[in-house]
Amino acid sequence: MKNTEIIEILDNIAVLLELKGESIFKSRAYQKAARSIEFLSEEVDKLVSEERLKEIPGVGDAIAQKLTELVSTGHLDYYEKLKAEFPPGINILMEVPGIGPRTALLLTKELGIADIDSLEKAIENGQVAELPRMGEKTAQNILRQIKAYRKKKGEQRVPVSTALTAAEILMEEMHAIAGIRHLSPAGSLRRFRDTIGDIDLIGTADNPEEAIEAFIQLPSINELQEKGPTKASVIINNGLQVDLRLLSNDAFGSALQYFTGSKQHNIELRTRAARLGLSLSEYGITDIVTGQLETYISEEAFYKRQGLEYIPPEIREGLHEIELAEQSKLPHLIELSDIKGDLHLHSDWSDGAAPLEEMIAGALEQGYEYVAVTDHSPGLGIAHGLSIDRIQQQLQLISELNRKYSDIHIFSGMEVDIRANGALDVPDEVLAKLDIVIASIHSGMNQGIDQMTKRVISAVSNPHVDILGHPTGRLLGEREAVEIDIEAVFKAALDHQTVLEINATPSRLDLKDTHIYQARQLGIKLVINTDSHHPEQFNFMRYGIGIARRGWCEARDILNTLPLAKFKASLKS
DNA sequence: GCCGTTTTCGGCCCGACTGTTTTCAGTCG
Repeated sequence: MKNTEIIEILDNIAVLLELKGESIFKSRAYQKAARSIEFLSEEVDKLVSEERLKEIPGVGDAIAQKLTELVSTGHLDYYEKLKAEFPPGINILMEVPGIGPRTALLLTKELGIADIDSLEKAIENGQVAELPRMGEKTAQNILRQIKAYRKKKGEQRVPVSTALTAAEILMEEMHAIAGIRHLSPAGSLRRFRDTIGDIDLIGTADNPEEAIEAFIQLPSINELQEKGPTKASVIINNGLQVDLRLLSNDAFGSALQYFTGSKQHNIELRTRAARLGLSLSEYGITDIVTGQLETYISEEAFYKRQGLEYIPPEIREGLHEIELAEQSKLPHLIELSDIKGDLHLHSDWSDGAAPLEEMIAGALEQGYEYVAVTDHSPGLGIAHGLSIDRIQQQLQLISELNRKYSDIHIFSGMEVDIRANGALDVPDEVLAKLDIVIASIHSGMNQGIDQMTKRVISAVSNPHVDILGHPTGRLLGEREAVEIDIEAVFKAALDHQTVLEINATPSRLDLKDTHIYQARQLGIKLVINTDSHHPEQFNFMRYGIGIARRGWCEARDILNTLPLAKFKASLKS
């Protein structure tokens, strides 16, 4: 059984336990186990057979037993029985914002509601408002949330790049508000998750209440959801929800930390702080004995007070970052300035939007030492893939450009298509003439897992292939990743010294964070490429860096941080 | 259900906002 299926079942159990009214901590235990498995670099199947399940943080006797049953029989009695206690679909109700387990259960018990359509009807005929602790206003709020939920369904989360751009525009507008001092994205946006549900902004102001009033008047803001003296929730023009929280100036460090999360990270941080006699909140750190509150303007000082190294936002996921921070053993995460070159670009020789020389100029502007030209192979007719003849011509042009530009080395290359049968689109003797070969899948994405895995491994095993491009083929919000045995691909990459790409194109971010984490643990070499089709797109590198940091990458894990000579030496051929 | 500088039981992060209540439950992050 795949880890993703196991994660889904554990998460479902957590929801059902909440519905059942079981201890919230029991539910949380299942969630924690699910999150741990998400970051696991091994299959749960394997851990079961080796009796190593309890090495997973958050897995104790009870969950280990359930995982064993699940993996060996494909079935979990406990889960099936739990599911049978509720009308199927009741968890759908909880997807509506404002409906939690108590309300969902109330609706089901009192009115027999287990789907959104019946809920809507029950609100309209007044039944919901009559329930205990409900009222007309609550009922109407739920109705409003249902409408928003339907409108947004399917496109609820946006790529991190979309959210980041929107947040930057909004923050620019906010600089005009008097008295706002610090301002930063927080939440999943600051942690750089690949997709974002809503934007959290955290700031400080001389007079938060006045600043909130000014904020809700800004041109970007379309609809007010709720507001109080220190916070406001709004919908901005592109449909995204923004939650703003403003505090007094001296609390910025603690507030930024608090609202950056993740939830799991904060729970672990607070539990640990309590053992030290400290209580954490957005306002600072309170000594439990004296009741004295200390405030922190910087996050660094906030962590330091707890005896911890500064933990970068991207790895605050409750994995084992706090333990490592305690021992000053956190990785030194890669930064944008570490990147020395970009190895995946397209010019107007294939489907790029700019002449080759303009792309080179763009790379120079980034300050890169080297760049690889990787137009498409012939099979990709739709992208004007290069014929063998044109490959020869381009090779000549590249050697001319190398003579012309002394500040940057231009590698010849190609993004060669992996055909449905696993063969490459260009003969080996031609590939042998190129410095860098990226192999990627662009068609036949719906093959079964076995065929797809074989196909990709066959490309990865080719001695001329240096890099596997956008390995899983996902497009955020548009197309799921192909079905592939990623661990088998990892093994092949390791065996054949093939590099895996972290594609930084905002809609791709492929490999994703957890895969990057696993690949890195296995010692697989990675590169971060923008796949630029225009000189401006070299700026996509920041997204690749963000996702690589979420995968705990240091500069040494990423080959294109190497200076030119060392990078050359690291290539296969 | 997990876990241990409170170690095999008794804890488990903390606060804002809303709407319903006369002091708080539910939800969210």
